[in-house]
Amino acid sequence: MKNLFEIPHCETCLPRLHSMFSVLSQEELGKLQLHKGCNFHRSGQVLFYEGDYPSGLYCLNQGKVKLTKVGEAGREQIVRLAREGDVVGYRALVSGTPYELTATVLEDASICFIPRQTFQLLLKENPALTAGIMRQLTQDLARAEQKQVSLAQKQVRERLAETLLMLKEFYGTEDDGHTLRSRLTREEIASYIGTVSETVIRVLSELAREGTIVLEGKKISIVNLRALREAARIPD
Amino acid sequence: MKNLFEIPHCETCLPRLHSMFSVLSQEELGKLQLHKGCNFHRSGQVLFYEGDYPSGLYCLNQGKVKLTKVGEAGREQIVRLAREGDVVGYRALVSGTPYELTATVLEDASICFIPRQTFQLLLKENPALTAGIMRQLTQDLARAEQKQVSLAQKQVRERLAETLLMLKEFYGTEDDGHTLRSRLTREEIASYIGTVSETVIRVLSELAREGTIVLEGKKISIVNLRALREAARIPD
DNA sequence: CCCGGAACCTGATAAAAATCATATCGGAAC
DNA sequence: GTTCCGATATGATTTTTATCAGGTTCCGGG
Repeated sequence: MKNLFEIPHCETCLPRLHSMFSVLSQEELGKLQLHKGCNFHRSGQVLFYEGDYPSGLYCLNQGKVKLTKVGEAGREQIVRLAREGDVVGYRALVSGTPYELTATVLEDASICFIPRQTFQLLLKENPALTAGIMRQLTQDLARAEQKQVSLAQKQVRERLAETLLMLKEFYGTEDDGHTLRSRLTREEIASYIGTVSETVIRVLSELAREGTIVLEGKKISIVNLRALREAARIPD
Repeated sequence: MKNLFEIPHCETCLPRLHSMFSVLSQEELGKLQLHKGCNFHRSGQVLFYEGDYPSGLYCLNQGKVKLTKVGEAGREQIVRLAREGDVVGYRALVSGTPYELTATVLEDASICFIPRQTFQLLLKENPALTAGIMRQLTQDLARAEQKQVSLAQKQVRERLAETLLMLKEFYGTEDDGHTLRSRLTREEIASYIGTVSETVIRVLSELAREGTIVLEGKKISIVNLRALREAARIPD
């Protein structure tokens, strides 16, 4: 498989434009290109484990990644998701602490690895990169706090509706415009919203009975966006 | 009241030593001293509201502050607490976005205000300050993610036990070594752990019946730390 | 094509937590 | 000291969610 795989070039990497690396100069991109590695990853592969010490960071060129944490009881909690253009593992690098989360590839993916030294060199050369990292950190923090409120105050039905809307934004839809491209299992959705798979299945069935969504196999289609927004209690 | 109040000096501010401002030089501290304001705040006063645009940041010299967010249903969620030495409102300043949280004074407090311009000047002059902010951001993020897992996976009893341990650390105890200095109402504790006051009261009674804590009026004493740790499911 | 395991689904039941109702306590204001 | 109101406490009930126990369907590998 690997030999069929073309290493993407940073200079022409479209996803990069939305990341913290959008501020790099041509020269700096060249340096990056020289020192980075890029690998094809199969679904299920783990980029790093919670508790590991970081040796670099990961740039998602293609594919999705889930970031999880293991609770006291041993259950996996999906803290957030990352997609093309997102950078994961940068936080442990800038804080000098072990990874807080485990990163697992969700679908076949092409992911670049930037060694710590290269990253720290760029950081020293380009102060704008620091600003980009801070922007990313503040955004991650705002989202984490928003999710805290949701977990603390909303019931499962509302959180699930909210999550379906997020998945539409995150994965996009098929050409029909309403079938989610998400391949998350019910178990994974449950892990994201803080419940068990049976409850997710039940509430999905409920939403389907009400005509808000349509279930076909694992596929979920959002056919009544307004009703789903209402179920999520998200103000227009 | 205000006329009785002595403005603290940054140079001799003990709480500062643990904050992101620990890296400032004598000269920079002088600048800070010159441009900052300092006020005495009564319990209940609001430093800023979620959605406001920031005009500066707040340095807690004395007293505690709760940082809250209002949920869809209008209920207040305590996202985190801040105490002497903590800096609040810095995030909106570095991200250039409105405040995500509302900051409310919990007990009579002395709080310094550093205007945006002064902060940005210091930021430009001293790169080490940037590193301090990042450290703070990564720490806040790690805590927010930890709390996410707790809210998603633990039951009320465990979260309450966890919170009592946090309150012991955060507020400290009376001279007896086990009575919490916290003045939080049951309602506020509920808002912190994501439940309602009745449930907090019930579980507190339960813990008291079991001999883990002692309730005397609003006061809470932790008399069996080991049992409380166990109830929180926190590994030694 | 068939097989097997994982994912999905449904029902019954139990547990957890919210809600509603009411009573008492405690501390601040007078 | 008395009054009064918010905070604390407890009970009864309902709602929400987890757990357990069975099915069925889907899908990849032989």
